[in-house]
Amino acid sequence: MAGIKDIAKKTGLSLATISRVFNDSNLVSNKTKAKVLSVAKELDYQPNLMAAALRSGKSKIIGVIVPEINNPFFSAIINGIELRASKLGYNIIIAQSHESSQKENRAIQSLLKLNVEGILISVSKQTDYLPILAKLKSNKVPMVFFDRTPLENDIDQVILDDYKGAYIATEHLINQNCKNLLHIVGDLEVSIHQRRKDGFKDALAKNGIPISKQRFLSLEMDVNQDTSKIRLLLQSKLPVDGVFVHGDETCLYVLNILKDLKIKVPKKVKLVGFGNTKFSMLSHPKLSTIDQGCIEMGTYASEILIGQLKSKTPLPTQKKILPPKLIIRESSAT
Amino acid sequence: MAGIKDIAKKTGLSLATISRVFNDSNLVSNKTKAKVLSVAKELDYQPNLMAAALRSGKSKIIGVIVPEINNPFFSAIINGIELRASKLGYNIIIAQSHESSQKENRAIQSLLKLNVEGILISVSKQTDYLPILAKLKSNKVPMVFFDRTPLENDIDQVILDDYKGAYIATEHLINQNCKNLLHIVGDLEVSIHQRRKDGFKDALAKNGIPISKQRFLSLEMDVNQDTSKIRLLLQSKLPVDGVFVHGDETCLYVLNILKDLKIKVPKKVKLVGFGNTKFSMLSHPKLSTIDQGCIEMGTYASEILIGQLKSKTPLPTQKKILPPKLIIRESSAT
DNA sequence: AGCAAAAATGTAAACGTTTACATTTTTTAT
DNA sequence: ATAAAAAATGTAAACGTTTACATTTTTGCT
Repeated sequence: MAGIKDIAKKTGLSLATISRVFNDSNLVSNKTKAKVLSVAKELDYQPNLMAAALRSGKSKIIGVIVPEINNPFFSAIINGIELRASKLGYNIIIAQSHESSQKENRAIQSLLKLNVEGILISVSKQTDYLPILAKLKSNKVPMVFFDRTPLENDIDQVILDDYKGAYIATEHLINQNCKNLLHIVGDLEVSIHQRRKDGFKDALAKNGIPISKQRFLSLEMDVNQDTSKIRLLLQSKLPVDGVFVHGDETCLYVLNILKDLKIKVPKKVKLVGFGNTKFSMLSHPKLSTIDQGCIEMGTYASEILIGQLKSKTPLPTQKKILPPKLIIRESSAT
Repeated sequence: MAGIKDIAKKTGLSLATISRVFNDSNLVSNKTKAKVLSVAKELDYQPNLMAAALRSGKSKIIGVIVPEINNPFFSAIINGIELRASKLGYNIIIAQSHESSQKENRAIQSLLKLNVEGILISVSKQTDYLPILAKLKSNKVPMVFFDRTPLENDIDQVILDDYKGAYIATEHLINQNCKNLLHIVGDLEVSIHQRRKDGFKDALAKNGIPISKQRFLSLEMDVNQDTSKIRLLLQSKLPVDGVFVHGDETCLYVLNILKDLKIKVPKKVKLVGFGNTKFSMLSHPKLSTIDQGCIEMGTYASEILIGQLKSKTPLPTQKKILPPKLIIRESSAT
């Protein structure tokens, strides 16, 4: 495979000049640039990024760590990340944490060994992110958190305004005349679920609806257990005419349970999910839900990180909060 | 960051020995090995894979190209790939083709620039894979196709037995007493859909059911157009009591259309999808479908490729055909 | 003890770039 | 025409490993 040397030989120029053509290119005359490029094409020259990375310390690789790639939400974000990163000349390398703090650390290790220039990460459930942060800081590897972030504040991050999303979802149910709301709460170890819970609460409060423990159903994140828990509640005496569910998938479970119990949706009970994942519009009735702008989240994350990478001096902390969007479909219709 | 040099200095050994500890390790005495490892830990040494890659030509990186990462099917396969690859000491780097042959080529280019050791690829729709193959062969980069493969034969690949999957799905419908079957055909530019169509056909033939053009509905891969096309057919005079759909997602569309038309599933019409994607068990009724063993597909692909990488001499062509599994749920119950 | 074979370690070049610094060439201003 | 400034190019070392080859040390055997 042809290298910079071959071009140098063929053009009679020095290695440095050739290299500059593919980099600083404004330090080299147009004439020679053209010559070099034509010879490069002729030889089908492909720069060896590893060599470049080794010498320059710039690998043009970004590491991405997610709990599960096989989760429509994360894969959509990754889609966004890849889109923007590849446009800006970076490759992405993906690792999964499988919700394990240990695997997360291992992933970071191997990404560092590969000399990634920066890391995008959505943390696993029980992450103690402080050591991670420390390690990366000491390695001078910038990182940007997305979606699931530590609750503290001084780190680059792009998140959805989960609070607001929950708030408008809840308010929507109230506006649709629901009197007895229920919120199915996600795993509170994950920050976003806490924020969604808060949004639900505040929406009730602002609308003068009393808040009781009964209005919340927390899950154990075990499908069988959870579905029977939900079923039990829904067939109990507790009056319920509107449910805000922390995620689309669980929302579909709720929908199925309601169908089993012959409770009509949206006639008797109205439903709003969260995520606007693909399957939210494949159900019957179609789910009302909160759109999270996954692609945008990914592109912003890429942009912020690459911004840091390209800047000589460390940029001030950036925190991008994306606006949620209420998608009204059939499951909450009047 | 500590390097091999620092360890050499601290232990008084040569670079070569240190390097060997982390590689050939059987060429070095246990005593020194232990010493080196302890010093390495002390200094928190992380090998620089780029440097190693440059010198040895082994990057420990595998490139993965899929049409869309944001597709539950592909992300599940990638999951499998990552699982096995990381276990075997390889990292994966992902690129998307977005069903464009041009982007696919660009992806291959940038993977080559990154010195990936091998490539796993599921081709985009209109790929002319011959130039790809030629280029990789000339670069001596082994590749393994998965799922969507060229129809020709002499390349490593791991695929599902789509033909058989379609066959058993169809036969299942026949056994459930369906007399008037319909097959909703996927984009025939993709090899798997052709194979599924063949399976359907042959199942009819074997069971003495006459085959007519009416029994096939081809789609344009445009959601709106397609749904109305399906709707039109289903409310026409054509008697239909069983539908085999090329994929779960489309199957859910069919289910929704049937619900709209007040045609009961599975009472009046039975339905079988393909893929066993997550949302096939989130619908009501739950979808009968064909399981594709995505994870296995990914792990096998990794294994075959890494096998090639580790072998000194090129291995004979390997072709792994995974068995489909019929998952019977509510949509095809009697 | 002495010798050959085997095991362990060392030497130094190489991988394909980038880049600080040096040098040459061209442009500009007088 | 000439000096100074600017632009273009060149030189050579460096990035952190691996590895062919050379050397030293250890082991086993008589």
